[in-house]
Amino acid sequence: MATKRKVGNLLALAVMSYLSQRPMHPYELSRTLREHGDARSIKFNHGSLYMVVGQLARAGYITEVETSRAGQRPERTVYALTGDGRAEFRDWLAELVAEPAHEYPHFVAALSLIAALPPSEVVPLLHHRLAQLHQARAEIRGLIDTTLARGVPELFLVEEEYRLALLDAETAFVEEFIGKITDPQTGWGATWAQFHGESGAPPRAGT
Amino acid sequence: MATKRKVGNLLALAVMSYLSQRPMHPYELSRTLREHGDARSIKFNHGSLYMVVGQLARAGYITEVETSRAGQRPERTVYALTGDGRAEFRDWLAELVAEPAHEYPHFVAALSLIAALPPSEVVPLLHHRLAQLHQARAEIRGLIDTTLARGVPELFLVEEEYRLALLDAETAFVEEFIGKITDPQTGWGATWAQFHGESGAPPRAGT
DNA sequence: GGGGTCATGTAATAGGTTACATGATTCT
DNA sequence: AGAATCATGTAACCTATTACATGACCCC
Repeated sequence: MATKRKVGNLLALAVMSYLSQRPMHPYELSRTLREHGDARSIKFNHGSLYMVVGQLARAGYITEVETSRAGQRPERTVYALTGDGRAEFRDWLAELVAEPAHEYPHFVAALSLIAALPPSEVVPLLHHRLAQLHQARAEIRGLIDTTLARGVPELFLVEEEYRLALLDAETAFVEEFIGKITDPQTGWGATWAQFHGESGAPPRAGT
Repeated sequence: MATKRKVGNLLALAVMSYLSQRPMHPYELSRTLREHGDARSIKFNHGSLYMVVGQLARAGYITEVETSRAGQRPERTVYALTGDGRAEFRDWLAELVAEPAHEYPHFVAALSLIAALPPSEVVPLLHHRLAQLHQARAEIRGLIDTTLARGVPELFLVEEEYRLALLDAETAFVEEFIGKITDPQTGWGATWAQFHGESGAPPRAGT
């Protein structure tokens, strides 16, 4: 299991990745991560970065190499990746590539409880979702295109292409789901509605 | 934004869902959640349940209705959903259905950093992932089939069918990705390998 | 030259997980 | 009877997010 890593936050992986190229100080990491757009793929916030850097240092994966100062700004501690850190980085990344993790997307949770809403409410909500999915798709598509146009190799955009693939699959699923609810042949909508006391049946007084 | 909910943990949604059917005490919730298999869709652990119940009570979404005792076992506090709780439950669930959330799956993070590994290493890892994906698919398929055979309506398995759809999409994506790396026409493998100081020879599976 | 915003970090708070505790029931 | 497991909950410990602090640069 992945729970045995000394530092579990994926932000640490990005930090190690950048430090594997050259030593940096935390704020530089922060800026680089934001500018490079990594925040789209790895949850990032200012405070967590310092926390993660501290954890990595305690774990021996990175070390201070100097504390320089430029002008009169507060001094910045520069960190570098250690040998252990490099090994951990490679191993962890390899694991993430090779082993699918069991995760808990919000929509899965919603689906697991969706029977608690009446189908007459659910169908419009699903249509709303479809619209949002299309919009998200267009945004990602645009991001990919403009980035490619700037000469960035496609390899550095695979994660966005993966998102596209998932979005498309979800879109198809939602459309099919709507179909199953509304198609009078399948009967889903009918029994589901009755369960909620809808569709001509008298309002329910409790199960 | 979803951050404004007084209680943010999705486990709270499941708790409210069960309490909307009848009052229960925490341990009963715990058992019911585990038995019903909700733990597959919503991250669950014993400690968090009590925390969430406390949060819901402080927020006014649930209230103690009695503290019964059976035999000499420690007394159990029974909670019921309030009107506010019912409203919050419906509203939250509706939002989760209608609004796609930006999430951070591990594989997205891995893909965003994958260029840090040489392609000769990545290809076998991806093949390993493919095998795992197939296995996961078979397990879910089996779970669905046996549950359906027990007479549970398909509606209560939509979340697993959604998972299947995502798994299939991911499988297709990974296969295509492997193709792009190994196909000597596209050149991905070559330039990527050179970047790592490897020979430009396209890597084949099983190196 | 005073009001924003950038650069840089620490501290306070809330959230979540693991470990611990303890009486009851059941098994052998 | 002693061991194991269930039932039930609390406490200790980490993690993560928000809020706060402060000197430097930049604009008008």
